[in-house]
Parts: sequence; structure tokens; C-alpha cells
Amino acid sequence: MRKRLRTFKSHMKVSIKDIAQKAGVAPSTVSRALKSHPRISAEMRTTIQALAAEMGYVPSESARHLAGKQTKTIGVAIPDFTDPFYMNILSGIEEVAIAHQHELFVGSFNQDFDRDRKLFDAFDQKRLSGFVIAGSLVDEAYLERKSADIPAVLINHYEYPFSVAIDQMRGVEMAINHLISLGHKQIAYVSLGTTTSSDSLRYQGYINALESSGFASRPEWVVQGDGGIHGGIAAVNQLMRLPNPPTAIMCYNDRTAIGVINGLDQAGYSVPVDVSVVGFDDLEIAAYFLPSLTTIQQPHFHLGRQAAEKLFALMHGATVQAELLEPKLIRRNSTGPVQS
Amino acid sequence: MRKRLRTFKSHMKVSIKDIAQKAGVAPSTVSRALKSHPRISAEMRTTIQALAAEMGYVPSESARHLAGKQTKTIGVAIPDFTDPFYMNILSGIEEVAIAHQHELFVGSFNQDFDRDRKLFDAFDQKRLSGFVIAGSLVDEAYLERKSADIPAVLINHYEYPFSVAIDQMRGVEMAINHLISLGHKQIAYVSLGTTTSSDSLRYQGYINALESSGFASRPEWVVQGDGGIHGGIAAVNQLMRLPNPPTAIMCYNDRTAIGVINGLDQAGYSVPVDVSVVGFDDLEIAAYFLPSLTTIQQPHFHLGRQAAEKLFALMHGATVQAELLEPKLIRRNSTGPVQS
DNA sequence: TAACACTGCGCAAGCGTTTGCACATATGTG
DNA sequence: CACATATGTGCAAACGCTTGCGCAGTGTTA
Repeated sequence: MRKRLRTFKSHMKVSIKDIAQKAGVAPSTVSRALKSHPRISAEMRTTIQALAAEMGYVPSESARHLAGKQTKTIGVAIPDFTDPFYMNILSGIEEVAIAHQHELFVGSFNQDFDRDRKLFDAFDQKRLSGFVIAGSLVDEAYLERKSADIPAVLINHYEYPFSVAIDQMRGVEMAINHLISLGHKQIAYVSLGTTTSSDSLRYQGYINALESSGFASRPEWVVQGDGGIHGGIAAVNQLMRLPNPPTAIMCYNDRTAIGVINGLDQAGYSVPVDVSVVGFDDLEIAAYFLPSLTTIQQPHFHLGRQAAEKLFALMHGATVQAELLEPKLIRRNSTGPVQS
Repeated sequence: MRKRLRTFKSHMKVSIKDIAQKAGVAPSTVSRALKSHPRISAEMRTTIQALAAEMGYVPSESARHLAGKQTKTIGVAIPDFTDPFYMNILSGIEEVAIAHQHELFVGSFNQDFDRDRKLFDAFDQKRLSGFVIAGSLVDEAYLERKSADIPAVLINHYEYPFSVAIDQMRGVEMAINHLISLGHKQIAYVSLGTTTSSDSLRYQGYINALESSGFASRPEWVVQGDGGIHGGIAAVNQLMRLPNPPTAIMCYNDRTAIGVINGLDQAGYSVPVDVSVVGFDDLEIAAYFLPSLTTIQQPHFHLGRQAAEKLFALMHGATVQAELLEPKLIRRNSTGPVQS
């Protein structure tokens, strides 16, 4: 299983000139022959193309770009490579990028300011043809980017033009109403923990729905998670220690919901008979967790695709507008009628 | 929430020459001032840098690269953006890439030959400084790439030099032995479905462990999955319809295992009392699924990090060798003693 | 005070392409 | 047969940057 060790001395790439020389023609002819320019004779074309293949010619994108061509790659920034939600988005973006013959340059952001800035600098320096930025935490680094003239679309962000997002507030309202219709009155919310527009929108939805049904939220019923499983576990421990614990828990997202259910399980509560829990996102696992998760569906692939489509429209000079997608309540087995 | 519509006409970028002209100096001076060349006076440096900032100068990577610099970005190919396993790897890779001041160019492959080829072409044309390829299905497109002189390291692939992988065969052996020690004799295997080295290695481990304990596998006990949840469900349905169904099921990976457990659940079997199931990967969800998954741990972050570290070592001219990491059995609640 | 080493900057070539233009030859028109 | 039009190819500039070298001017050393 041990292999020979090569050393990689990048021995001179073959360029268009090399081909030209070997073929006894001008570089410009080679350039045109390779892209099947109409004013090149058929035989010249085939000769050159064969020669190029034989010599292992690989065009230099840098040179091509310098000479005036587009980069044909779009930059994507997502908060976390580890979050399935963003991965689905990424996948959707890639799909349409490929359809448009573009490639992806990807980076994660929202780590710290310097890192984020570097990412956007890289975007700029590479002269990418467009960006899509996912995640609601669009910070200074983004705003400070130099390339304000490059098309960009944001996902799930509302305060800038050209975003595609789902109506998160509405989503949570739907979830809470569902809970209320099941008889729940003591409903908790476990948040993302960091203040982003996503989080405040969802929180707002929670408050709205409660109030418009004449119920109230108590301050001790809204606790912080971290967007992940651990946060959910920690949050639910806090919640269930309360003198008047909730009978239902709305979670910032599916991952927290899974954490919450785990916490509940460890504490001896059963879902949904003792307490109902609802998530947000509708990750793949939501349908297959046991119990399966009631959740708000974000059409993630669709989000990614839409964002990318919009981006290409922008790049082609079209004018597009922000789009708000309708969320959808998916009822499954993590919610049930309140026990009396 | 509706925003003004800008149109993006990329109005002339400012170049080093523009700065030079405005400052009344030569372009070369600007170039050096910007990178704080020692032979530039302090005042010139600050003047130029201020001017550049003011004019919104963004260096062109293409030009810089053409003029002889490195690309400072590495290419990563993963089979599927949607598979959590690869996401963790990606995250690990990004971590060390950032530490080395590099960025990531990412694409997914193993879709179809043409697409894969395009991805590798893009890698080549961008003159990336190195690649890391994850996934055991390294196809023709990779082998045909022109850039055989560019450092590359593979993850979980064994037939090429410079790979970092875990000993998958050994991993499955550990899992099977664990099952045997619990008294199981009728152990099934649900595979990936497509023939990759990962799949055959794991299958081999299954066979080996069984044989060396004096048990046998029956052909009808090895069925195909698809590496995902659906495949697991389908597979287990097949399995449990057998006249002599298995009492334990080894799965290609955690996602299949989750599918298998769902299928079992739907069919009225309980895990682990009726049948034990073990996964492979140790995804985050494995610890929090209910029941939590017994599985073989692949140190994913570590895999990604190691691969990237190796790559940078190669890029710096070091000679490295393939590395085989030791897997680890994580016992949790999806396995239990066989019922008599 | 002559020989020398710095210091600070400009010149110009070069990186690998693309592309407008010019030029020669071949083909068509009246 | 003289002209206009195609056709096939080459020339050279340009894209934005880096860098080796040259050349003044200003110390420093013996």
C-alpha cells in the first residue's frame, strides 16, 4: 500500500506560443483554431487541436481573464460547512452554476471579522463574476467590500436588495398556531443565541402568534440555544427546571429541536406525549428522526437555485427584485395534543 | 422590503497604473510600495497605500498570477455537498487552508464523466496550487487530468500515492466482532450499492470477521443500499422478509443505518431488542439519534486536516507518504445482546 | 578625498491570452 | 478582364502586475 514518491517540480507548462512554434504558425492562429473561429481553415483547426491535445496544452484562465474574458466562476459565502442546511443550499447553487457553465468558489464566513474580510477580498481579487451570500449575519466585512459593482444576491437576508428568503416570521407563526390548535398555552422558544435577522424574525413570529391568540410569552420561556444540538440540550434543561415548564417548545431550527428532544429524553420526558417540539428547516433527518420532527419547511434546494438564477439574471443585466418565499408547516410526530 | 434596483455596469477598475499616474510615480514603485518593499521610503509607502485605499484599488489576482505568483488557492473535490460526512472533511480542509493563507475552490464530482472532467479542467486552468480529492470513486476524469505535476492528496482512497484514509476494513471487522461478542450469528450487511474501494473494503471486513469467527455470511444477507436513508429503508425491508432474517445489521454508513432503523421501526421491530444495527462514520447525529448509533468513528475533521496538511507539505516540496488511520468502535444504544 | 555601499526610484521585459487590423491569395461578379 | 468580396493567416497591442537591472543621490569608511 506504500507508493512511489514523486516530487512535483512544475515543469514548464505548454503555452499557445509553444504550439504555434511547433506548428509553424502564429500564436493568434492557434488561439483561433482552438476556439474554432470561423475564419480558420478546417485542416488548420484539426491540426492545431490535435497538436494541442498531444502536447497537453491547458489554457491559462488567468491570461484569458486578463485579456478580457469573464471569470466564469461565482463566489459563495456560507456561515458553516458543517450545517446541513447550508450544504443543501450550496448544492442548489452548484446545480444552476453548472447549468450556466460556471464554477464555484466557496468560503465560510461569520467566523471573525478578519477572516470574513479576507474572504471578500479574495472574491474581489479573483474578479469573480458574482456572489451569493447565505446566512443572515451579513457583517461589516461584506459591506466594506470594494466590489460594490459586482452582482450579488443574499439568501435569507432582508435588508439588502436582491435577496431571496423565506418568510421566517410567518413560518414560526404557523408553527405556533399549530401548537395552539393542539391546546398548548405554555409555549417556549429556544433561540439561535446570536442576534441575526433570522433569529429576531423567528422570535417575532413567536411573539406575534402568541399575542394574537391572546396568550402571552413569559420571559423565562425564551432561552438561548446555539443553533446546534448542544444548545438545544442545554436550553431544555433550563426550561424543564422551571416551576411552570412549557408544554411545547418552538426551536430556532431542526438541529436545536433534536437537541431539545435529546434533553427531554435524558430527563425522562417523552415527546410528544409530555411535551411537543417543533423545529425549523425540514432537514432530511427531520423526516427520519424518531419521533419524526414537526417543522417548518425551508425549500433549501429551491432557495439555492433561486438565488443562483437571480444572480445569473443580474449578471446578464436583467433587473430582479427581492423575493419572499412562503414557508410550509410539516406536521409529523414530535407534536401532539396537550395532556390535561 | 422592496429595494432600489441598481444596475451593475462594471465601471473600470482602478489599476496600479492609475495610482502611479495620480501619484506621479512609476507603476513599479506603486507595486513595491503596496507590498512594503524594503527599498521604498516610508513616506512613499504611506502615501501610496493611502491613495490606493482611497481610490478603492483591488489587485487583480489574474495579473499577479500571470506575472509569476502562486494562486494561493487549493481545489477540493467532494462527491456530494449534501453528505454530512464530506462536509466535516471540507471544514477540516478549510481550517488548515486558512491557516496557510489559502482559499478553497470547491466542486462536487462523481456525477457524470463530463461534469467531472470539467471540474478537473477548471482545476487545471485556474492553475491551482494543489488539490484534495475526497471519496473513493476516483474515476477516469481524474486520471486523465493534465496536471499530473500538481500536488494532490486523496482521502479514503488507497490505490494512489499521497492518500490519507482510515482502515475501513479493520473498522468493519471491529464492528462485526462487537456484534459477535453480543451473541449475534446472523449478521447482514447493507452496502453502498456502487462499487467503490470503500464499499469493497468494508464488505471485505465483514466477510473476514465472520469467517475468522467461524460464522458464515449468506448471500441473501448482503443487500444493496445507496449510501443514504432511502437505501437503508429499502434494504431492511428486503432483509426482514427473509425466512431467516438477520439479528444484526452492519450498514455501509450512518445514513444507511438511520434508514435501516426507520425501516425496522415501520415494520414494528425495535432496536436494539429485536435487531441490532451498527453504522459507520460517527456523524454528529449518530450520538443523538434515538436510539443512539453504535458506529465506527471516522475522524472526519482530522481526515480533512491531515489531508490538507499533507498537501501543504507536498507543495513545500516535502516528501510524504500515505497514511492509514486507525478507526474506533463507538458503542452506543443501537446494539445489544441477541434475544434467545 | 577617493572608493564604496546604501537608499530610493524608474525602465522595460515578460507572464499567456485575445482581438482589431492589415495583408495576401482565392473566389465571385459584371 | 477589372473589380469587389471572401477566405485564411500574421502582427502587434493590450490586459495588470512583478522584478531584475540601472542610475542617480546620499552617506560611510579608511
